[in-house]
Amino acid sequence: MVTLSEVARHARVTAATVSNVLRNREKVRPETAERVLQAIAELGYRPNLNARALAQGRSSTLALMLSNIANPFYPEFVLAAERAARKSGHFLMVCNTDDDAQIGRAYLNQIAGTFADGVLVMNTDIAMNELCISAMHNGPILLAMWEHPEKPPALPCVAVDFAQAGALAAKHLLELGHRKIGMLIGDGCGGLQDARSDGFRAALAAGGVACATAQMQVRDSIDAGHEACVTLMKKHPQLTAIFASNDLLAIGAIQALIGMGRAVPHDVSVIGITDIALAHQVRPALTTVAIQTAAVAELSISRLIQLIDAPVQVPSMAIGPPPELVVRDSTGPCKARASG
Amino acid sequence: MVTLSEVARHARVTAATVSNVLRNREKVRPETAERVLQAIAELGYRPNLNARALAQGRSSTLALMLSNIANPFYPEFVLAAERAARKSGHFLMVCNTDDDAQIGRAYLNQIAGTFADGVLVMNTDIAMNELCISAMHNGPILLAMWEHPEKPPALPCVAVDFAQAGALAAKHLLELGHRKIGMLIGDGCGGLQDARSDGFRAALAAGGVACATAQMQVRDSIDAGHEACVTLMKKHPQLTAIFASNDLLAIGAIQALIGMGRAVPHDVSVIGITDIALAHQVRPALTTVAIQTAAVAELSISRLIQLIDAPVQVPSMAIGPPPELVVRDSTGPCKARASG
DNA sequence: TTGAAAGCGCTAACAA
DNA sequence: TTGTTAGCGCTTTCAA
Repeated sequence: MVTLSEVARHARVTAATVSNVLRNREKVRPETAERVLQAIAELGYRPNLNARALAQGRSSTLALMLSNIANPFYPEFVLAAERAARKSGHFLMVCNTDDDAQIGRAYLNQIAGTFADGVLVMNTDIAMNELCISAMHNGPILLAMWEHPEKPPALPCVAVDFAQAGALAAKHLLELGHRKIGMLIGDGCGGLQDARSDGFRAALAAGGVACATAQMQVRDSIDAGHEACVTLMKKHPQLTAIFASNDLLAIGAIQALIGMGRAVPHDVSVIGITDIALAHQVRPALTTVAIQTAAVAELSISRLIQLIDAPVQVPSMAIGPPPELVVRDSTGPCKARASG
Repeated sequence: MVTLSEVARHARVTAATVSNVLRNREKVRPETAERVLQAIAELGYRPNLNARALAQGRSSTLALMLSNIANPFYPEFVLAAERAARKSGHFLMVCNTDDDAQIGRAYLNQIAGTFADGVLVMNTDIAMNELCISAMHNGPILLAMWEHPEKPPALPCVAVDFAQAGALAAKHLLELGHRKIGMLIGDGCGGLQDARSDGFRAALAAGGVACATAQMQVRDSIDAGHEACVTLMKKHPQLTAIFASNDLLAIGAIQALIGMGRAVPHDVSVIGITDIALAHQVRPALTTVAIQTAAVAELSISRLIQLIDAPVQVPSMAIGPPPELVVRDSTGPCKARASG
């Protein structure tokens, strides 16, 4: 491995000068800089980032903790987060907790403030939330995709108005004439997605519909959505619409309905939340309430970096862009009502 | 930040002893160790991993380079890779190159051997491959999911017999009686997926079918598969089966066919390669040739670690588990032939 | 504009 | 069993 001092020797200067060429070029005479650069090129020198991190007290690495990257929602976030991190000169370390608090704790203890300059944590459940709070003194931690803008957590966060997302979904179904509505509520990878369902229920109530007829609480996956939907429809065959608190469940629900001989949206409408890429790729294409995932990721990265640079000045909560209804092919007018 | 020497002072020992407690416990007297552990707990000490990395000359970090994590194939690999890395005491840094050789080069130059102990590179195209070869002297680099076991690259790799995967797909279609077969060949994120198509073509030939009727070359995504399939079927409406070199294309193809009024598999059969999670979640569920993604990821991580520990002794190429046909609902007997 | 020197926090000989 | 010492490769004052 070629070290900085070898470069220095080769260029007949001292290590400090090489370092200056690398960092603040203006401090060194052009001819000298030229000599140094040439030495760097000749020797194929590459700075040791660990040494630099140690000397500087910062590693230019950000960590992103999430429960399970196999959930298609996360890769979209990761992609945008990694791009944003890269653009600002940071690396991104992806930490899967596998929904396991032990692993989450281990990561947080190991890397927060020692290996990563800052940590971004997604979709925390209560246990994870407390873990983060107790790990805050280790270094900056920011919660991304916080679902309750009305009640800021004890940590810096980027919030998204998921209640509003639920409300938009409800409004859409109401406008289509639906009155018998079922809910599939995901576990948000540990933390209940209750902002979404609360927002949905409240909007239904405001629209004069007392309450969704039935609800189920399930894990976030297509398969789970499928299964839950079958159960739900068996119990409540009269439902004409289903709201799912995320797109995976909604997609699973659509498949279940079709499998049971119910046409979507002709017999039953289905709406989700998030607008993952898959939503427009399935058939019928999914009507959903879009969360601007990439924008939220960028905002989260940028605020985490601010937090690292100036811990005090940054207000604790930022609100991401508002959710937006995206009407596709999985929702339609309520047949029962039209004819009844 | 609490440092090791503060702990040492607190426990009235020297830094070396604290270090020994942390690493080789047996070298220190139990009572002393007890005192040290207590000091660690009281002060909330956590080792600085950058300092450790510098002193040890290894960071316990692995980097995984891939083109675009939003492609659903990668998260499944990443999940398994991260688990395997974690189990062996390593962190995993995910590096998206966005299909951009510049970014790939930058990552490779920055982290190989300086920040990451080893680098895993997936699905390389030729440019990336050369980049890796030229970066090999920086530190261990291993190619994962190499598609040509018969021609080992100039780098250590874990190969999968994708030609065999293509052959299995061909055999399946032939056995179902198909003779008019179209191909959709993905770009493998830069590198052509030609092992798959070659294997497929060869097996067709061996089965007495001269060649697939038509083929198209497209980017790996559902949308691209959809579009390409529409074009293909317009040109060659007589096709009774479509082979896609990966599942995303196959899923897009199914949707395109259904959209064009062709029933799957009744009118046209579709088969893919990989068996991503989505394959069993779409309707009709996709027949495909499964690559054991998780197993390949584990093997890749384990060999990368071997390479780091004992660069010389590790043979250059390892072969992953053989592909397996998974029959689901997107393929069926050739109607035209049955009636013809 | 350049150099000398101290130090980031930890590890690992080696000595005691 | 514990302490002493010398780094790891880089940055960063401070002097020259």
